[in-house]
Parts: sequence; structure tokens; C-alpha cells
Amino acid sequence: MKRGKLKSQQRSGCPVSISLEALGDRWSLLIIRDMMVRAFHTFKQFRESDEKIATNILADRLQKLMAAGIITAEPEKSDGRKVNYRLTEKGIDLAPVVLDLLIWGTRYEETGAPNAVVEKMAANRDEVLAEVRRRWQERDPVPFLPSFSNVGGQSK
Amino acid sequence: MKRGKLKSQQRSGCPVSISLEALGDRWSLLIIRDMMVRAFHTFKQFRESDEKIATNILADRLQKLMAAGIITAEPEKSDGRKVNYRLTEKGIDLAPVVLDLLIWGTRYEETGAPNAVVEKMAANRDEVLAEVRRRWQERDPVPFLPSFSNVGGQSK
DNA sequence: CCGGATCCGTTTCGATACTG
DNA sequence: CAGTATCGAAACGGATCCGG
Repeated sequence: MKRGKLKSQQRSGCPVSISLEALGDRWSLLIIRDMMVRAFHTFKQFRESDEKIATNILADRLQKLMAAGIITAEPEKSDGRKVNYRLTEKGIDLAPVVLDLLIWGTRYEETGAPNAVVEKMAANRDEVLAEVRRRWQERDPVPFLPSFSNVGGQSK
Repeated sequence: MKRGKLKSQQRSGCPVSISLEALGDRWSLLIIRDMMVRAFHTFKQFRESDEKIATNILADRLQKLMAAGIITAEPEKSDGRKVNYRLTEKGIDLAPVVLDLLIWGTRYEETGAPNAVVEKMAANRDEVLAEVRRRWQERDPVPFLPSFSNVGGQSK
């Protein structure tokens, strides 16, 4: 199994450790991004995402994000097979950072076509973040309405 | 206001690709963090950092960060052996994001001792960012003064 | 000494097949 | 649908060596 994190206590003073316990890999941030900006919340959605993550890796990353307290998983009541992943408070608080990272990334992108989506989100930053919070916060029903999220889109 | 028309790049392209070409690994963000918050700028400093990165990995990551246009390398004029790594404009613009990530991380840390360093930086956010820009911006001499960077540690 | 490169055993990743 | 099991491929990381 996976055991042991922390190989040692280092020295008494860990000076300024960035907390990428769970973010220091290629997929975790993408998963969080998809939850924030595309309202993804099921295994299937992540798996069919544009990045084509392998199922075992996806399962592992979701688990690690849960262990880090960034997301939670709860089985859908109406359908036992489905599992709904949600951002926790900690995860929601990560939204501004991820959004800014997104904005930063597109701002320096070479592709002649700058992401209109991100530009739009950059313009409505506060609204986007409020929407993220509204969608994921602990309340119950939360029908997962699409909003700005259906941009990249499920036209299937 | 949520969503207007915006192009139909849809799923053929990458809809909202986060730009972690170079950030999607365990080390790159740490390197950038150390440049920002501890003013590291030499191979040796990174290597002797608390995280104990292997030299081959370090060399590889520095190279990838250069390829991504986030840092540059220039040999020290006074000492041919040394190489000074610098944040580019793109790298400097990443500072707010990394700083916020730092703040986010410490805010949810379990360690009873919250990073006083980060708390301090959170309080003086603008000043810290200005300092980063001041230190790394393209001008010439830049004696690499320590400032807020030597707070956390290194009692060596 | 400094910034790397090379070798090599170990760990992790990732594509696919498979299970509940 | 949401995950495991498997297995080859790639990345990691430690040690050592090298050019300046």
C-alpha cells in the first residue's frame, strides 16, 4: 500500500513550505480546475475530460485530494453507482488561486487565439468565485446547474 | 452574463487549459517559490534547500522553466563558475499566484505552529510583491539583498 | 569548489483489461 | 458507472564523475 509520507521531520523549522502535498503533480490542479470552472463532479466527467487521464490515476488523485481535505465524495442518493465529488471549504478557498493561475497561463500563451473563456472570467472574477462558492458549498440539493461552466462543452 | 457566444473551439481544442506546462510537477513551483520568497538564484542554493532535490532533477527543472520562459540563466560576470537564475517578467507575474497559494496552504495547515513568515507576507502582500519585482526585474546590478526572505530559517 | 551529466536501481505513471 | 489489476514505459533520486 501506500505508506509513509514525510520521510523525515526535516529540521525543526520548515521555513516556508508550500502546501502542494496534493497539488504537486500533473493532474490534481486540473481536476480542481474542472470542478471550479466546468462544474465537474463525477468520475466519468473527469475521465472524459480533454486531458484523457487514465482511470487508475484519476482514482488515485481523487483519493489524494480527499486525503488532503480538498474534496469529498458522497454517493448519489438517487443512484447508488454514482458518486458526487464536491469541493470542501478548503477546496473552495483554493478557487481564487487556481483562477489566477488560469489567467496567468492564458495571458502568456502563444496560441493566437487567447481563451475568451478565461478572459471573460478574469473580467468577472468576483462573480465567478461567488458562483463557485454557491455551487459547492455544503448545502444539500445543489442541482449542479451549468452556468459559465458549459463552455468547453458537452455537445454530446 | 454568464455565457455569451464565445467561439466554438469547444472540445477540439483545449477549452480552459491551465498552463502548467512546467508547473505540473513536484519541484517547479518550489523552485519558483524559493526564488520569490527566499531570493534564491544559484544552483547551489536550490540544491541545498530543505527539500533536497537531486542535482539531475534540479538541472532538468531549471531547464524546463527556462524553456517555459519563466526564468533565465546568465553566467555571473565576476565568477565564471556561477550562474544566476532570474525570474522573467512572466515569472514575476506568477508571484501573486504563488504567494496566494502559500497563504492558502498555511491557512489550512495542521501544524500548531502557523508559519509566521507567511502570515507576515500575507499582511504585507503588496509590499512583498513589489519587492519581488524590484529584485528580479531586468535591471543590472541587483545585489540580491535579503529582505523578508531570511525569516524562516536556515540556522546553518 | 560550482553547475551539471551519466549511470543505475527504485518508484510512479499510464494504457488497457477487467470487476462489482 | 466507479473504480482495480496488470504490466511495460517513463520519471525519479542517489551516487558518482566531469569540465571549468
